[in-house]
Amino acid sequence: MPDTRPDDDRSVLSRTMRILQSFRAEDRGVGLSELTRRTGLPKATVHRIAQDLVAARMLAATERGYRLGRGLFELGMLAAPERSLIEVAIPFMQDLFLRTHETVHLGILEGTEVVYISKIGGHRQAPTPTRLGGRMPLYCTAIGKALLAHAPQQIVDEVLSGPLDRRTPRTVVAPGLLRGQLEQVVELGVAYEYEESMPGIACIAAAVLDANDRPLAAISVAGPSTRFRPDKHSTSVRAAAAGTASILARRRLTALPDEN
Amino acid sequence: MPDTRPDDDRSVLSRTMRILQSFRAEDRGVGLSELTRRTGLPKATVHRIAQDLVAARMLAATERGYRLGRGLFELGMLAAPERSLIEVAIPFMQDLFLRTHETVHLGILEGTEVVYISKIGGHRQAPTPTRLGGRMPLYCTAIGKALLAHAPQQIVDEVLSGPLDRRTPRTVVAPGLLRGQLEQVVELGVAYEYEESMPGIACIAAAVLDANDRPLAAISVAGPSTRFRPDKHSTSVRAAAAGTASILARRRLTALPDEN
DNA sequence: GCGTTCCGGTCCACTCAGTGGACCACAGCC
DNA sequence: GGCTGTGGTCCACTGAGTGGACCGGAACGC
Repeated sequence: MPDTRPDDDRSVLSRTMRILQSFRAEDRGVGLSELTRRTGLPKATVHRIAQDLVAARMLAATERGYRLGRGLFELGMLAAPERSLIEVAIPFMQDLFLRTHETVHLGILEGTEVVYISKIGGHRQAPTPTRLGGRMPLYCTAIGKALLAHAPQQIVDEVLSGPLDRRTPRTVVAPGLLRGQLEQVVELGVAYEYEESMPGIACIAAAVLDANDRPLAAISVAGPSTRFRPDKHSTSVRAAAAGTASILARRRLTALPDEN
Repeated sequence: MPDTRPDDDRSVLSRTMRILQSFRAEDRGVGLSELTRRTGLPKATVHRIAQDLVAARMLAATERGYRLGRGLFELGMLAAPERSLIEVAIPFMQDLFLRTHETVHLGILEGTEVVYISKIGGHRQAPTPTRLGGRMPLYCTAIGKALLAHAPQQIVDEVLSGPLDRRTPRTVVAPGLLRGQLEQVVELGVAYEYEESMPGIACIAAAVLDANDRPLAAISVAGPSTRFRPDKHSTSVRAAAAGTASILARRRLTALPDEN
């Protein structure tokens, strides 16, 4: 559904945002012309704004072109609730890693997707498709289902009525089946994924809830489906999520009203 | 020393940056008036830009006021070299944590300061003054000294000639003494800190170097000076740094020319 | 050699987005 | 009542931002 106001294309700020957001995770350096193409803005405009962004350390100019700058990284790290969430969760994620020696994720709900905000793992990590700061759909990941199961009805409906892409042969694309799974997640306190987002990966997750049972985040353990038995770790994962939640509660951090 | 160009106060972008950078780590929500005071900008201007930033998800409006938004966090996570650095370093930091059960840091050189880009630790962490995305001086931290010892002469001179604040009774504030320590760091491959940045904390760090011996980052282990013996872990810390460096080298990631 | 097509970067007259002083409504407080 | 703080809005003026046109160079094909 389109925004009521067509997002004011003409403001400097929205153009700036358009430039910043045109960067993708995979690119190492984006040239001026490429940025011009991606944003649809006049070349001179892109050039000028890019220069200003470089001066502000939000972009860095390299031989290969522009890339996102360290200033952006530092600012991003200052984003408050995420930071304290990470700091509180890390020791519990450590515990999980010690027990499993598999990849441990921390993710938050953002629209109809998960955003991964922390990830720890050893040298022999399963090749998970996740990146720090990256996104994945809710319906086909353990973290996603854990979050979705505790999310407001409105979001559940939106996800279930939206297109459910069959990412692997095992992806659950039947809304009814998915809804049943979500009920089970609430009942069990954990969510599972068996090769639903990527072949070869199995995963178990539990939600970190605030005092009002709203999901602040979710913690998961993922491993190769060949050797990793998710159900063996339900107690540990639940404990990690509950531990994180209780410390956050003690710090009186409630979920802030959804931004936007 | 003032900038040659007075940083173009009048551009929308620089005002925006001024607003974003006026946020501090400790504040949970900043009101409009407070922002106006911090930035020195007219209230109407701050208000308008803040609204735009909220629309762009760079700020979030709460009852308490504004705080940095999740969009900023996500963009920051996309900042490329830091992200791959973190991903490569994490397993080695894990190893260090398993051996020591103390707080493990990953930091990069930024001007004449360290910026901490990753931090893992258990439940009984030493009360380190570091935050993710936070900064500390180079001259009084183990990570700082490890970075400085391998930094270009120009930066070394700048730090040694600059004011060396005596942060604790043990802070090394004599430039000559510090220069000697830096030589030793290169020789030993590790840098030490004994309560130089904060009483009660001891720390050991090693630099992650690229193919040209430029410091990409440094890894440290910090613990309470009562029980933690930094010198017991020099081999492990060196190994973690060297391991990270060798994987980065294999990925052909060389240090990009300093931005700005 | 020459033409073509890409690139990053610059110029500068026009104009509309951004400005900011003045203003409003409200909530505490004395 | 008056005073002082807050968040938020209004709107006539103007200079910051715009962007089409333009460099100079590099890499191609012929």
